[in-house]
Amino acid sequence: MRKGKCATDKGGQTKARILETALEMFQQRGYQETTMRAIANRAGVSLGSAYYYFQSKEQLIQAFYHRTHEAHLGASQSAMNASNDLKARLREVLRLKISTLEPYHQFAGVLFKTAADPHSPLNPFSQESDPVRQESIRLFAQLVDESADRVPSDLREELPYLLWVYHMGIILFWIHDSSPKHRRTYRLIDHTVDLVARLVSLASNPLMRPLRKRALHLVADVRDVAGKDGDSDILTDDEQEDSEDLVDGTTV
Amino acid sequence: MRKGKCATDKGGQTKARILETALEMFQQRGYQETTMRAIANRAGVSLGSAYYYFQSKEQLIQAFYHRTHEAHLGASQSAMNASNDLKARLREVLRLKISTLEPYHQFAGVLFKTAADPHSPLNPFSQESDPVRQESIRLFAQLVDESADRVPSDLREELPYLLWVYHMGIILFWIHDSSPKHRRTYRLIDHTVDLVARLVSLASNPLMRPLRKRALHLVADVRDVAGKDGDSDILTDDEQEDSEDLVDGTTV
DNA sequence: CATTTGAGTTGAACGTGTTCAAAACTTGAA
DNA sequence: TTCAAGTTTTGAACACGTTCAACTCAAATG
Repeated sequence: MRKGKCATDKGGQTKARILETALEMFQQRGYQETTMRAIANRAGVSLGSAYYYFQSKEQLIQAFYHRTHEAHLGASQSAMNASNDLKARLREVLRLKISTLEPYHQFAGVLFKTAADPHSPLNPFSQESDPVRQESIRLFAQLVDESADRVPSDLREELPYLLWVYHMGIILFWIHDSSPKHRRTYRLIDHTVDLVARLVSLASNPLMRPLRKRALHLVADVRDVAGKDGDSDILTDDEQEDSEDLVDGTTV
Repeated sequence: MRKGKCATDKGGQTKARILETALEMFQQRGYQETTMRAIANRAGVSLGSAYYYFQSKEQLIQAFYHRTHEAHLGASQSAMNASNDLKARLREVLRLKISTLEPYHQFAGVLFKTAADPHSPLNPFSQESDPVRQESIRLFAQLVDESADRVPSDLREELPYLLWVYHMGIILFWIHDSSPKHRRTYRLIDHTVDLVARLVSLASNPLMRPLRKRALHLVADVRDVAGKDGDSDILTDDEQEDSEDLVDGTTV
């Protein structure tokens, strides 16, 4: 009931078959080395058909991103229930992300090449361009919201986005990581998660409020460059006092 | 005296002409829209000639990067003499970078697309792949070294690289910045420079030593992922005591 | 049943980055 | 002047992403 009118969903099946074949071949031979013709051939369709379902070769990457995201989302849910401490959850979610992507390490690089493109929906700026990205950020929102850690509301608001960017950084590292079994990446996760947790609790300290405020305003402004051509001031020099309800600010 | 044996340096001239034409056309029509054939045509050479001097279209970007880098380097020197306070210097150097790149805002995006590619010499990991990048980092080293600010030696060692990454982040923002005269980027520079300066002095505080050490070890490890397949431990759990000569650790 | 509709399919054709073998030119020596 | 050994230049050819006008055919409509 997705698109076509027929009950057999012939189109959907063809589309799935093409995607399946593509991912398989990407995995085996890499992205550049796999031609659209080869994909079409092996999927048993014509070249034109492949383009009927996927506007471009890069769109296959997009579909891949979507698919692995869903897998990661599912895997994360159970991990989220196992613990309610932010640090432990973050660690597990990141480890799951890497292991989900594992089979595609070889060609995952192109994902970043496209993500860095200003016109790509994956790029960290320009809000809400991509539903998958939004969903991905929502995962981190869930991670933060349901955690037992006390975090001031202003930070709580931006933290999901920040964690998403952080997680992209981890993936970027992983792409370059040629150590056996990607142990360096897992170690990096352990170490940085530790650091992030410390930073969060440090930033949650009431003494840090002014600096934190300033930083968060910055983040909010950076977040959507591509969005508006606006000229709204980040922060007037006379530090404006906002009366947000501060949840808490304890621990270390 | 570059390569050819003849005194007229015909080859060098041809190469320069091609590059000139290319940059001009990139500026006018954008990168994708400018074909190698068009460049060769307008430069008055054959297609093959263009490829004789530049191995690929992307290599023209590389040459562009090289050229603007030199311009920026020159402009920075005078700015470096004007002040010896890290914050002011950093601010000026970054502003100069943006104004140097200004004419190429339209097509600078591709620079990042290539930089994100694991095999590109521009990408932040994998050390010493590109001489220009190294030189660029050296500029920040100079900026730090000659500044009056007191910075502990361990931080001083990694700071240039960190600032280089930070400056890449600013450029990434600028690429997406569609505000008039890129005022948002300049504002971002002002605000983040402020933040960076605060962070540096915060990190220089002796109380922060353990956290700083930990973070710096991380940075050093991350810095060269693509380099070695190694498995060197970042930090054993029993925090090893290194007896580095600590320059100072004052302010705030 | 005949007709219409439109999703699905096709392969030829185009544009562009890149390669390459051969031609043209330059230089220095014989 | 002639020759050899480069260096530079050339354009045809190739590969691959992408487009598109035409075709097929099953379901809906009458």
